[in-house]
Amino acid sequence: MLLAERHQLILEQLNIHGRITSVDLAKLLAVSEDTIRRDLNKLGELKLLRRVHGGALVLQEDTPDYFDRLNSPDPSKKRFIQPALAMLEAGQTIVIDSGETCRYLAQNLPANLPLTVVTGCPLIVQDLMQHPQVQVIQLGGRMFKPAMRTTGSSAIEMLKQIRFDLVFMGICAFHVKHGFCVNYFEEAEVLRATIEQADRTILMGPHDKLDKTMTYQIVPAQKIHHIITDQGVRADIQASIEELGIELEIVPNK
Amino acid sequence: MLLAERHQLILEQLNIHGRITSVDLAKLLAVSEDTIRRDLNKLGELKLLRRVHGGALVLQEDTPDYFDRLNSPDPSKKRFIQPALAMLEAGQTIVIDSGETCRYLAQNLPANLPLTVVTGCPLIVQDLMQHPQVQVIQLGGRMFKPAMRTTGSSAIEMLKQIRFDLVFMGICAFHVKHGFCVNYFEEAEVLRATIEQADRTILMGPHDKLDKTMTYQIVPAQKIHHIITDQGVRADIQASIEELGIELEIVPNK
DNA sequence: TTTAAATACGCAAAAACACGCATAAAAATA
DNA sequence: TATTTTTATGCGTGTTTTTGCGTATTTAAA
Repeated sequence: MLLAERHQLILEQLNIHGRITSVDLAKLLAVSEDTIRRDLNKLGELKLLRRVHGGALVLQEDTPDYFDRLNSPDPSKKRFIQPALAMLEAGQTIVIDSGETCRYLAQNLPANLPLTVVTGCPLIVQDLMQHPQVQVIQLGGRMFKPAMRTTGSSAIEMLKQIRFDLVFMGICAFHVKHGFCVNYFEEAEVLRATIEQADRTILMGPHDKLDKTMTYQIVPAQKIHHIITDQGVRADIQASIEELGIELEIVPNK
Repeated sequence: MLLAERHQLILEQLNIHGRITSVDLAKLLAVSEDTIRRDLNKLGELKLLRRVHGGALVLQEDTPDYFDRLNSPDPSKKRFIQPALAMLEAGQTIVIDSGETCRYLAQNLPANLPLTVVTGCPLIVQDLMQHPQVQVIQLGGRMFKPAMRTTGSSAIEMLKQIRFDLVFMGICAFHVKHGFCVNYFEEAEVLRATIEQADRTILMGPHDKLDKTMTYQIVPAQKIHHIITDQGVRADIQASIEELGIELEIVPNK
């Protein structure tokens, strides 16, 4: 086995499990622990993983606090919302999840389009209160500060009583094998309940999120119907996504 | 489990619950309490949490400006909230209703007071998301635009499952004979359900609202426990209010 | 003040690690 | 192809890190 090949396999394993120990890798790849340690140190230097005592962890993409992001909104995320807007029809009941891209979507709903919008994010509720034609349903529950959204059984109970035509969510991490993931158990529960009630689930986000995993799987990949992303998706990933029957829509990079 | 992984999980738990004990963590992560203490001390040194006897708390220094809110639009309403703040005790579960005075109350909750706050107003939810010690419960339901609050059976169902120590509301209209009133049927329903669950209901508002009626009665006057108002209450009205056993607290007119 | 819980400290065992070195494998060059 | 050069690997040795336990001390609440 070649070194580069081994590095590739290590990163793959890491992507799958989120964590990996030197001992396990040594056994799996049938090399000495020293070799594995050298590999991990090298990959750590290259910022491809987070080297820790005993093994390695996936790089925690720093999710800055929501309020930090509020102060520095990223207008480049607006490009994802045009295809989303094109799917809307009068009278639909839709979910707009929390997150920056979702908020752009909420803020740009056509003024003459009557919709029922369900959301657990108070910022989006507030944005939509200005809208003349939209009826807003606020999801109840305990507010989960890191994601600026409601979670818990109250939210889930409420979701179970509604059926949605469309659900729009941002992509935290998506992977063909390991599905749609987030980093918080509580968040995953609510998102799963939301998708369960949806005729069609649409994810929006940059292409580099399409080969990522995080700790908690929300749903397997095939439960997603539509992904809106930008240019740069690896050809093999694009192929396997489309093989699952997911519609992949690519917008120009700005 | 790797050490770094454990640190991550501790921070996650802390993020969720706001506080955490060494004993609970030791059980949850299946390691000795010594290990947990070493973890907490380390994370405390790194300023990732606040180490206290028995466990750890979330850092609260990231919101140093929580008190610099005294530049609110209508400072005259600030005078109603001081007596309200004096009633608060650590650990209580309270309702802060929608409205300008209520919002002012929410914005001025002491930063070091741990409370559970229930509200149906997204603006207040948003204000409180920056509070380091308050757990926020958002009432679900259909947003009622004129009052910027949730209404309907979802909200009422949710309310029925919680008991409140204190409920704070602004005064739309209060009358000794005709009770506490508002102009919308939907709003009255929700407010009634809220008061039903409260040990103590406190109204805040100027004295001229104390001899007013509106279309829909929420509850009869004697269901209210405490009214905070300003100078100028007619003597006979004051007498009949106090006759009903309602505590009438009068603050100086500025 | 008393008392139980939480903590700090030292110690020892186990695990993970770094380093040097000899050898094997791969790559480059003649 | 043969030979040299470079790189990668495994092993032995010594070091560092992590962890749990026993004991003494501190803390917080009754």
